[in-house]
Amino acid sequence: MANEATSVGPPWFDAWRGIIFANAKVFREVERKLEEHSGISLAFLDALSRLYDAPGGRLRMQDLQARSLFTHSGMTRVVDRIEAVGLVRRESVPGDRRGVSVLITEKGKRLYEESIVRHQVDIEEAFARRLTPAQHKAVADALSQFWQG
Amino acid sequence: MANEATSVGPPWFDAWRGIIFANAKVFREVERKLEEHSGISLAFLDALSRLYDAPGGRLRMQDLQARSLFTHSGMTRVVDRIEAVGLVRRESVPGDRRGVSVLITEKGKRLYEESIVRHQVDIEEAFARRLTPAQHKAVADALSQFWQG
DNA sequence: GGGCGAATATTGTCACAGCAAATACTGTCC
DNA sequence: GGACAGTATTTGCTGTGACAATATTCGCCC
Repeated sequence: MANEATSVGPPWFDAWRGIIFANAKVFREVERKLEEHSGISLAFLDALSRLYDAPGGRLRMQDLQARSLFTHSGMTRVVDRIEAVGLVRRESVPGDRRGVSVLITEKGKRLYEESIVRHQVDIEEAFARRLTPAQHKAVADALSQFWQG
Repeated sequence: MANEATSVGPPWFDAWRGIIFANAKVFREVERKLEEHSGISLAFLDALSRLYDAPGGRLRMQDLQARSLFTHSGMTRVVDRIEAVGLVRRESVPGDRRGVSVLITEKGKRLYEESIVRHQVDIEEAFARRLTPAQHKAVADALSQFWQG
């Protein structure tokens, strides 16, 4: 009647399905909480994080793009919105008038420092707490190749 | 200078980051390929899959929603679009005039059978091939809790 | 059997990601 | 030194997911 093969699937199927569901569920939950307690989206927090960690709190658009999950065109708009609420500021790049660098403001730093702490608690509740330390390591080892390089 | 703590992060951080990136990268790549060779989105394939495996090739909207990654409101529109290209058909539920059940058409079955084979190859290339069998199992074991229940 | 809260599905509206085209500038080739 | 290919970023457009509000029907309770 139904298709047994697709119900059970190849040996890697459960791994893939686990990733999809874990991502979807945890992502949705922590984003909702982040919005609640800090008033920003995960895209904002992600960008702020890259800038906060960058030397001088400053990064060019293309570097910001390369480090994030958003594509090329997406980043322009993300920065538009973060800039509109005063968490970052655009500056021209000396020596290359095509370039734009993005600088995190003091307000942005303060917000980042506050929200990242709560955000980590959120991820711990929605994700980390449900796995053993050995499982954390196993998953990290298996998947690190996807963000390294 | 930069914040060491957030660069390195808590012990589970790499596991979580791995999930996000693996999901984003693999998802994007296989969706692009699916669109190319079969002309449908992953949302379509997912819905077709649930219907194909359901007894009678038929499922109520709410059951379809519950089994998918898309929320409530999304499913109405997904079915709208799949129906528009003739892969599924809406039917009224006998005995409950609020209800709508969705039925996969012959055309839908054929397309599903063809595209799922290619899709599995795509996932194998983008994901499965990069992990060892032991890693598949480890990831599946750690993350199965997110889709079971 | 009429009223009322719950369930089912759809629709309105908004925000945002993705892609391609446009814009602005750089460096180089001849 | 002017044309031209390449680079950096933005903008226009479209599709689609999220959420709230709506319409319709059901089950129940009195």
